[in-house]
Amino acid sequence: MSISIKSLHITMESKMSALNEQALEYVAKYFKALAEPMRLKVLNALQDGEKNVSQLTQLSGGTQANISKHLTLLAQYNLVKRESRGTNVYYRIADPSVYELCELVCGQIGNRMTLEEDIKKLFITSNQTE
Amino acid sequence: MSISIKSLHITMESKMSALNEQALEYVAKYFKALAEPMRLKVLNALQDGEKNVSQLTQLSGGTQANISKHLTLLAQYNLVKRESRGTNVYYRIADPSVYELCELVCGQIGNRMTLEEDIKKLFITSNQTE
DNA sequence: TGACTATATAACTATACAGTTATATAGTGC
DNA sequence: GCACTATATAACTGTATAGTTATATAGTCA
Repeated sequence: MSISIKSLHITMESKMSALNEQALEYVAKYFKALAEPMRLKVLNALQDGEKNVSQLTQLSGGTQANISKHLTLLAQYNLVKRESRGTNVYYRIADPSVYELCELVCGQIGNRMTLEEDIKKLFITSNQTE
Repeated sequence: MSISIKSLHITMESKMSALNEQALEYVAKYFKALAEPMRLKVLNALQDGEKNVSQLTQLSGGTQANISKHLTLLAQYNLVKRESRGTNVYYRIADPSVYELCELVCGQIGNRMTLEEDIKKLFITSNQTE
């Protein structure tokens, strides 16, 4: 978990070429699981530890049915882990690499925003907005 | 570019919480751009350097119109850079972090596949398949 | 100029899926 | 058993978009 990005990149190139048609579809579906604002919001809400469906529903501002559907999908892709205790069901981030993924994306977007100053505001830190 | 994944993760957590509604949508769209098998195939084909639309059309097995559409989209998200020379238009990977993204995803899927042996075959290296 | 090639785009179809509403399932405590 | 709460799911609607076909645009060369 402490290998450098540079070596990761090299590892990547060899792995990437090894991906066949079916694997590409699999990878694409995985990205698709992360390609929904509401799901990102849910993952975001899970950063500081597990939460049950009710909590996530409230935090995300979605409906219970909708959040439940998203959680089911996230669990299918092993992005979150599910654990029922009593009548509640608790979800937690399954793998910290989810955050690494988001970091890379946010980093890229951050760089791009230096060229588009008006969108840069999107990344005002929570401290500044409070 | 040589900071460790561990520190990236920490950086990530602070950044992630700073993302507001609009930024989440932006990140989601970015993931969506990567969530198509054909686009991944095109990016894959660009790994060993720039190629024009005809070459990419042939390599990907898609139609010219379809590949052109995908390339336009990839360029919009700054995943590829466009450069026309004569009647040809050459595309190249805009940013190596695209590969880092894929590495993280492929790594995750790789781990998951140790649990699902039947899907593991998907990752047979190209040497083995030839 | 016109013929030829490469790329982009417009218009269309079919499919996938996010979100909604209503209902089912399952656990708890009486 | 019943009432209550939490979560999941079924059925539906609307929207977004991948892929197709046909056409437009633009560069090259005679």
